[in-house]
Amino acid sequence: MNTTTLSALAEPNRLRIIELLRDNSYAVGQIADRLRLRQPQVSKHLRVLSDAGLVEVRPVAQQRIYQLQVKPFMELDSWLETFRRIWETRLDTLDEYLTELKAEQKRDQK
Amino acid sequence: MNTTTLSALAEPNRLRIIELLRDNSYAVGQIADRLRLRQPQVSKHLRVLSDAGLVEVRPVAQQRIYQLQVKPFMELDSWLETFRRIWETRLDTLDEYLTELKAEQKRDQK
DNA sequence: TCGTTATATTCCTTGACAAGAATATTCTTC
DNA sequence: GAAGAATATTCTTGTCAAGGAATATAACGA
Repeated sequence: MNTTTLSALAEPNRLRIIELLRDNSYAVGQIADRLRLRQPQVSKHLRVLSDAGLVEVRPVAQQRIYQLQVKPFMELDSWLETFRRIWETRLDTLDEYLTELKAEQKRDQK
Repeated sequence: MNTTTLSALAEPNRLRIIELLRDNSYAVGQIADRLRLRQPQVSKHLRVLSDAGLVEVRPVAQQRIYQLQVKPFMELDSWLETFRRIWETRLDTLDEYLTELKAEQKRDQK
């Protein structure tokens, strides 16, 4: 796993941007509006995310539409795969936690 | 998703520690030896990882055995789950990449 | 109790990074 | 081409975090 992806995601506002872009593609101004951030900071965060390969840009007139790039997330998923065998061997103590987590996850998706 | 987990993982040496502990539990000195780090830095990194809930300690004589805590990784996995539907809709362009990644992953596990 | 082993903590310095403010760049439309 | 809209960049400042060195703490054995 590379730390570039992780450190890009480790900043709260960037994580919010990522979670916003998970649902849709947005222009810079739209992101700033929805997350109540100033435009320059959004641009700067998008720059970091773009350098990390987490998003891609598509120019439309004066706007720049930012879209999520799935590649790094797939890589993160593959990396996590290597941990799965661990929690499969410890499921005895964590079974109820897992189900609780899934329920929580369902709630978040709404 | 919480940034505590992510920022704890975002530091290169901490990530190495995590990947070491993925295979086994180790004492502080063992970690320092295997990763060629100085003991105080290892202790400090383990402190961060411990505060983030990524590892747990078990004292054995003067040694402290550090073990991975699976909970945060399960949470990270659940969070990633919410991105899976995205790359399922974009699999057309990324299919061959996925298979290449899996092969890569298998190589890493050796 | 004392020396030894294992680990944790403190202090210091340095580098990175995030926000704010101001400005620059780019594209559109008239 | 000038004005306006949308976005990016630069500069500054403050904060935080990592490593090095030294030291403190804790547990063991003789």
